Amino acid sequence: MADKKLTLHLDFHSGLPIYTQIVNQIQSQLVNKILKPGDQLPTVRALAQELRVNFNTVARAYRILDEARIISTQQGRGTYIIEIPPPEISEKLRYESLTALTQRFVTEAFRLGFSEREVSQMVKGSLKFWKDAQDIDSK
Amino acid sequence: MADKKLTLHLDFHSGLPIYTQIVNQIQSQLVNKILKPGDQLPTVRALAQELRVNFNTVARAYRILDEARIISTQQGRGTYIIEIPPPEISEKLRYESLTALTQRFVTEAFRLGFSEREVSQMVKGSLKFWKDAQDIDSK
DNA sequence: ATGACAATGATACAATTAGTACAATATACA
DNA sequence: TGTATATTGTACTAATTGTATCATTGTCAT
Repeated sequence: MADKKLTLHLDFHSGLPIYTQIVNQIQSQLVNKILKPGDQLPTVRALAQELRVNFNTVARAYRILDEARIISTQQGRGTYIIEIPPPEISEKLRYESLTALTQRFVTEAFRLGFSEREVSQMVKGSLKFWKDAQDIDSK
Repeated sequence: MADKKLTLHLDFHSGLPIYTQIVNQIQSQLVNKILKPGDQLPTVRALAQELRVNFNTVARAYRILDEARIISTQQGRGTYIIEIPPPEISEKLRYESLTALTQRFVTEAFRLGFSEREVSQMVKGSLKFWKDAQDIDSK
């Protein structure tokens, strides 16, 4: 996919805030298939320069879109139109995350010399502790 | 053992940093016996080239795995899945450390949105992995 | 006028990835 | 068996990205 240039038209006298106009137009382009899931949006600074506005204004628009789950902003990387991943993919990522986290934990516990039984018991207790805390919290 | 080619699938828009995805998938393959203790991983440069990322990104992933004692990186030689550590380090400590370790783990798992059941299941599986590894080791 | 609030700008910061130079080890070969 | 060279990971730094916080500006009701 050739990277299309995002083209927005701002009206500085419309009374609508700049960030709202940015939000609206990106949403509009998404609905009209001009933007597609996975597309990378310009960096906040690049778009800001092109629109002659402060990059925080663009960042604000991006944040709103991010909170609406329309885009995904990633510090240090960029922002992308959200892809609705096939459930099996996102589930795979989720599973891998937990696998990795757990494996690190168990490895460390064993390295410290604890037995399978001890680890198992401690996890059980810790989970219970957490559940209780949640119960209290939500009552 | 023939050297299998390590195959990783990166999602550049998933929101997870590249280095995290590398870490997770290597650990996942270890738990699922696709990788085994003693296996050599690709060099940072080779894997980087294949994944089309900077080799420092791979090096960062390897460093995290190294610090978790999952792999052993050796300058000038390569990186290897760690052999089951000898249990002499054991005997040293007590429950405080396990408690702290476990609570960090459980807290993080919940923060990532995993359920009590999921965590419990994953720990069970991971413990089994270790037991199997130990059995093989002591045969 | 003025006080409140919303919009925008300025500045400093943090996270991720890339660039460059280097050190440790292995290998080839005289 | 030395020694040059290639290979491998490391350290440090820079560049690019979004984030957080506060200051400034502008508008509008009172």
